[in-house]
Amino acid sequence: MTGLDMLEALLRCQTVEELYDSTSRLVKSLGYEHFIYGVQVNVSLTRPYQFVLSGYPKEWRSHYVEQGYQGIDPTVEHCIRDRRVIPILWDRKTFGTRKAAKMLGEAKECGLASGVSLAVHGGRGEAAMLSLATSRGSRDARQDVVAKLGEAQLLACYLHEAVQRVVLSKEALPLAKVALTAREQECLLWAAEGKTTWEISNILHTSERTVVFHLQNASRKMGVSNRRHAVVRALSLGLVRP
Amino acid sequence: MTGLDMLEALLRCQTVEELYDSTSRLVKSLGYEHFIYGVQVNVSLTRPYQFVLSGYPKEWRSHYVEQGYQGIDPTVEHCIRDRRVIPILWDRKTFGTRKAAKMLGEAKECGLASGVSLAVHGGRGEAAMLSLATSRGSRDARQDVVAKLGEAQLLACYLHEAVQRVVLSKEALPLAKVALTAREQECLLWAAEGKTTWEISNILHTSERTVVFHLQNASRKMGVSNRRHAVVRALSLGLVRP
DNA sequence: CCCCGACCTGTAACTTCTTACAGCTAGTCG
DNA sequence: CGACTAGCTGTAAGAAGTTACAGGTCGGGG
Repeated sequence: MTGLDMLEALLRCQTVEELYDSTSRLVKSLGYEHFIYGVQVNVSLTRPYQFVLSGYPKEWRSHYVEQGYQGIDPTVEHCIRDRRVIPILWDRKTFGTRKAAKMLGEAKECGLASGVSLAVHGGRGEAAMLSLATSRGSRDARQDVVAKLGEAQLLACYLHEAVQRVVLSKEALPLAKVALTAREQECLLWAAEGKTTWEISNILHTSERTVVFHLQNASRKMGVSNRRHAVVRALSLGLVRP
Repeated sequence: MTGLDMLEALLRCQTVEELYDSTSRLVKSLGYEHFIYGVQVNVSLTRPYQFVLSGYPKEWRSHYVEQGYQGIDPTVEHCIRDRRVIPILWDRKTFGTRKAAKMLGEAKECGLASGVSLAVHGGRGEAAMLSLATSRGSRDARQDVVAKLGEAQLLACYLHEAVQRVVLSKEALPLAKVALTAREQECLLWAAEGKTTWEISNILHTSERTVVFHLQNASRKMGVSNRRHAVVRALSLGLVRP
């Protein structure tokens, strides 16, 4: 059974290896053989941080990367680029284009006959997906996939939370620890709305110099060099809240 | 049963009324009596757009608002403010503070004895939550809640997708229709990284004047008055992608 | 052909932001 | 008390962004 206990065990993992083991167990208990979880965080927009936890056959992983399939994979398109929130089943409709159909055929040969991809989005703009697959290709397998879609989605949510704790909070979002004062947050919030120094000083009933001071401090804390970068980073790190 | 068909019917809804009816049916089929879905989108950071689809007893809704419970509700804290992605069960641990416990007691009197809140986050920074509740307060009820957690989470995802289509795309994100040219997006992306006009012009192998031109056009299209606001809005609307 | 729209460029005046130097108050802690 | 910190304010020079005016190429469609 896939009880809540097993899911909560995920949250207690400390290392990537533990995460892998716990996830593998959960995936198997759902009747799948293979899984892959990937997440992308835009700490820097031009060079996003990515993390992958792969329980896929190595041959398929390497083939996938070699062929540049991440560019045409409809499940990646759905979950990451389009940022949809509902699951996407692996069927002929999903893999509708010629290239995608070819990819699905090759996946079958590596033991990924039927499966599903689940999207999870975090509050700091992380886009994540969990794909589950089995070598069983019959209609029964598809019915199984549908029947366990809910549990699979729940697994995706818990896994995302767990990865966030173990990996993202350390590697991708170290700056999230930066503590901004209330005043700094207020200034950033209004600056993000496009207000000028003079306007913010009126809104907060203070001097222009003070607004500049706070925005400077916030920029320094976050390691950025100007106001524009500061507001983007503060928002992406979730350091200010409306 | 809560088949995939019923969930997909959600996506075909055209009006808020249809959404309400479809959701009610799904909620009942999961064994719950009451539901409420709320979503918040930060088109403007200082005045976020909110939408609520309530299947809660009116007396509880009005009491909740009167008492300002949205400020202390631990489920709102969990799903919206902390932006967690895993469900939160309504139990004593969750409602640990004195105020929260009082709130839970009053909810019971209105027929909301046990329940769960599920978080969904969208790709444009929407924070949403779906709460499901029943008047059954026994241990059996709690076991039921846990057993159907997956299906409930799935419902939350589909409902969010449906609401996005019916409501958000029209009311909260009308500007998402704005089409930015490739060049405008590139300029915005680098501007969001804190690059100056001169730096962007080097990166894109063009003149400073052209960078200014593109950023001006982008600002005009999005109805904002400066570069900083343009960057924030483009990101929050998902108009630029890494 | 000419018109139109998308994209690109230059100059110049003006506004806003950034930074360095200097100093204030209020509260905490040894 | 005195040292220290957080928060706040002023001045001024230089860097960066904004706006208005003026003009260029290129391709598609009437």
